[in-house]
Amino acid sequence: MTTVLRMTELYAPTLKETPADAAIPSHQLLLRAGFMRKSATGLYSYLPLGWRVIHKIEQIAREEMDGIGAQEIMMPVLQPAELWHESGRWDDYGPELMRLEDRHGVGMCLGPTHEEIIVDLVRNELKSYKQLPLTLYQIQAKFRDERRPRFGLMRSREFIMKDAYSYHTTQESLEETYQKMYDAYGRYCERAGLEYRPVAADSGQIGGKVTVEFHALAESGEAELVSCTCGWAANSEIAPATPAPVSYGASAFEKIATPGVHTIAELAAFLGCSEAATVKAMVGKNAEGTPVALFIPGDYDLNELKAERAFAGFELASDDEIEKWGLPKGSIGPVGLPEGILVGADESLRDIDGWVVGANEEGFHYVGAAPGRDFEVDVWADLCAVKEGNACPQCGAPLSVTRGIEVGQVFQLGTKYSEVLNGNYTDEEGDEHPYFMGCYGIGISRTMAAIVEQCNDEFGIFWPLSVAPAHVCVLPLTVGDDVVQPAAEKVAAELAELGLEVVIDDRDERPGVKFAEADLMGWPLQIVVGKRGLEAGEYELKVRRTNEKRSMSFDEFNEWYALSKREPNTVAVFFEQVGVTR
RNA sequence: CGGGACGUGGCGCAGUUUGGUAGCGCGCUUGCUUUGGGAGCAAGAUGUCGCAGGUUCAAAUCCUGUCGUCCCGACCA
Repeated sequence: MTTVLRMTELYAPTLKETPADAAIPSHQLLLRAGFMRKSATGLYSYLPLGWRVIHKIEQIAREEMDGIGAQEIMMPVLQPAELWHESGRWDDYGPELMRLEDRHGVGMCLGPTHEEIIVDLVRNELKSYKQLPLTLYQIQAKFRDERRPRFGLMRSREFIMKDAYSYHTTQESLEETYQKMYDAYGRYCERAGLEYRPVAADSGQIGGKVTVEFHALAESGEAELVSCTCGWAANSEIAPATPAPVSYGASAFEKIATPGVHTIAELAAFLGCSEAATVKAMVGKNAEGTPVALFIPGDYDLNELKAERAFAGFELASDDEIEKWGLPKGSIGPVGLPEGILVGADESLRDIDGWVVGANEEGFHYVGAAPGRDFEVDVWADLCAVKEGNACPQCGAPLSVTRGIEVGQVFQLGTKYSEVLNGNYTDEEGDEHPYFMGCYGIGISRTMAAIVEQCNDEFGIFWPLSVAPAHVCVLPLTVGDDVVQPAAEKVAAELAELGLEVVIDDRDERPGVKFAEADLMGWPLQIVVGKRGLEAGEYELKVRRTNEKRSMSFDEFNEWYALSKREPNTVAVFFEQVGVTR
């Protein structure tokens, strides 16, 4: 039997006013409702209510992992630098890795992820094909020294993550587990009450090729997603763009004076053509520091991740660098570029024989410049950022753009880590091979924020039943009397007896305060017990998600209570009946 | 790391331009009244104005430095 939480005892200090340094709903409401407090930038303490929610979310993740045969372990947060040197990531990971030394001067770091530790954990004992496949996971705090922590739990320096790692003898076995994980992640999102979408993604720091991100759909999401009605969806970072540039006509090749023109908009206006008929220049440098000039249709933006794929280590140049290379910003073009500059151009421009481009001379542009005739392109590639309405790569229909919060990601790592870290097993023939690995992460604390982003209104939070800090809040409108409070206590006790998590607002507060705070904290169901209702022989129920109210007569309640004592499933049926369906 | 802004009781803010010894709302404590959507009246408590230097008869206010915080960008699971 669950005990009844009492508001008189609960440490959940609320804020009437929105904290000045919180910008998005989840951050504001988790602070206001007393679920957490900030300790420093990107570092938060969870208060009792927030911690209850975290536990619920963790438990969903745990059940889904256990359900597909993964085994829970716990690895250290503090890790030896030695292992990171071995994998090469001590240098590769960059300043995001929280580094420190112990008293003997031995290098350590706070784990941002656990590939190194877990390979080390198993490499001496996971030696036979007979022991594979194997999946291990943990739920634990991770540390990343984010360049710019922001939005509360959305991007913090310490956060709670579920991370799982799988080991296999073959790619097929890896794919099988990967698929199970994929399915489990979908169930996780659903059970957490999220509206979500799996999308194709870039593998970034972690490495590997096949990867999918699970995003909770939300306006405040940091990621841009593109999707199609056919089911195809991707993070816009990797989505192919399909610009439709317009030719100016190669026969018009001519250098013309364009005084005062510096931007694409000005250029198009000056010439009286569409921006799609102009070509935008973006200048950067590759890993060796060689200048790279990129050309894309004027009505599109550069996708830097794509540029990095075409030119390893690409990054945009500073104004100083551009000047140093002798390029006039605002008038850069491929015709007559200084020696030694690499030229990249967007695929879509390949068949365009009349480009409108800068003349590399302040105040002059070329029109009708033709690739192959007037200039050469070293690399043709997809370089543009995808736009709403671009063609779906799968079916050709127009793509739509939404925003998302990344709550999870699944990777097929292959043998990347097992090779460098010497994680080998022996096969039936007695030969050694590195194992195939997969890794799978869920942001537990970020999930809590994502839920609030989706489940809030002008009054506060409305938690999905599955993760709410308690299922129902009983609100006696007066306390200390011998009618209302005893009646409320009885209802609360009976509900708790049925296995519900119940909180009772037994504070000597005015009704308005109790209503406002119950709404703010987001209990899925409120049961109001007041003199008025008692006289009419009924309780009042309010479903927080919809803010719909209805009354329930004592008879109705007693009947349901009696039924529920015999048949536990009645609790679920009850919630469905009163309208708490998720 | 670049750009911008901000640090004044627990929270939200005014006061800084033009230096004169700190104020408002909420919250907190006590009393009375009130009691179905963040109550009213009264009385109280709480601040080395982020910190350190400097200028000055005098600094929340001006100057320098420093630390912290937020937003945009770059970057990142």
